[in-house]
Amino acid sequence: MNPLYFLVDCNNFYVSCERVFAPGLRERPVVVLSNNDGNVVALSNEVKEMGLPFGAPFFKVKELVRKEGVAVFSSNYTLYGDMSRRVMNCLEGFTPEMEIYSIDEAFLFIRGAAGDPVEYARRIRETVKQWTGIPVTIGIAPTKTLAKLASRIGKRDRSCRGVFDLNDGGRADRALEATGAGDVWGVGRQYAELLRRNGIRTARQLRDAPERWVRRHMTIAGLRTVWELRGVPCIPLDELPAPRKGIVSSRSFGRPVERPEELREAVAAYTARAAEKLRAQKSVAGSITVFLSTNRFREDDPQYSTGVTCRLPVPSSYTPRLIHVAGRLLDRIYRRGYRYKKAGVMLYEIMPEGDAQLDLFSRLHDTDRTRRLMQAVDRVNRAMGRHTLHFAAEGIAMPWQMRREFLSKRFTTHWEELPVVLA
DNA sequence: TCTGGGGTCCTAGGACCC
DNA sequence: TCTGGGGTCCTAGGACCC
Repeated sequence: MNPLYFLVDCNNFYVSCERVFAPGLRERPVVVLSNNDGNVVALSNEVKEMGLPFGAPFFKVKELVRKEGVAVFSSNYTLYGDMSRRVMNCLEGFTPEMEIYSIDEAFLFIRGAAGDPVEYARRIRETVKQWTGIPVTIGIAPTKTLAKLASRIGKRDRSCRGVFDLNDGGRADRALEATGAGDVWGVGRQYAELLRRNGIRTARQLRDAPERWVRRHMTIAGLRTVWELRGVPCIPLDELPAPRKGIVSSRSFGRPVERPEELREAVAAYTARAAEKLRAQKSVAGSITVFLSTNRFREDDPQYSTGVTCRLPVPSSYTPRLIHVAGRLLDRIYRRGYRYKKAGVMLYEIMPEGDAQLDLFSRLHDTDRTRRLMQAVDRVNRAMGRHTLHFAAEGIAMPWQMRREFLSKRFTTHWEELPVVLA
């Protein structure tokens, strides 16, 4: 048997996470909203069948959702993150070679000797379901692009019972024929339109497109996609994620914010969060950007959207230092008289802790002291919950925080919120 | 009243170097 | 009339992903 890629994709992941702890919702329509209860970002099959589109603004579909008796949840990333970790742990038992591709997807590289791949995939699927409660679909193919396609088809095709094998020439031809070029991994809206204008409508036509044309109009990345569709692996398994080159922390506010003190608190809170992510990968940042914007959907309001960057004299991950700099940047861009909707912080020029160039006046003793202080803060927050220790600059009341009107409990990570079973 | 939050990679062109 | 042949780095813009 040739080596194969399995793409394991959790079905309607956020919805499935909610259903694990609300069994009464298994047969009922369910949606999960984005941050700030903004858009619909996860739909159960029942809701998809109603024709509700992915990404619809919640306020526009609220009435329909109420009439149809759809259960609604705010995003609960604490829960989804932990459920994802459980699924991935389970998958790791099946192969040493695995890439966690997103919160709800993983590529498994299977080198044969596993007998019938379809049987093996079924066993994986049943194990994940039994151990975590999450249903998954598995696509099997000789390349990652084809495996993505296989799982996509598997989700629609009920008869395959959650495992779709594309590792078969005749079957692959038919599947590619029935798939739009724009549904191929790596082909987005712009390229789909370009392809359509050039008479390429199906994945099969893309597979058979002239290489020179693809190379010229879709760059080397497009050419890789074409080869992958032909069954030639070009996109390797990426087992250990590279450290981030940029870290962004931003949020829309739960309501418009005008007062500079509130903006200052929000920016401090986002900075603290970004710095925490930075330290988690043992890095420091050499530059920081603060940005602000008003609500672009309110066309009658005066609009203002801007950002400003500064380079730090010495790269740092020390939260108080970063909050201080972020505050100064905010002073430079803040303008009175606008209703702000969103703010954020970006950290760039990221490098490993030990690589940072100190200046003439830095003392190693100081950087060592601040690093140990931050480590202690991070340890406490990991053990006792995020925000157990935080900085006064972040404020206490946080009136600008996002809306999460339909939030479920953090069933798997907080003692006070464990599910209770009555027997 | 209400519209998310993260990331990556590729290319072209210009400045500059020897 | 004839004006080399490599490089690197940076930035902006455009594409993509979940």
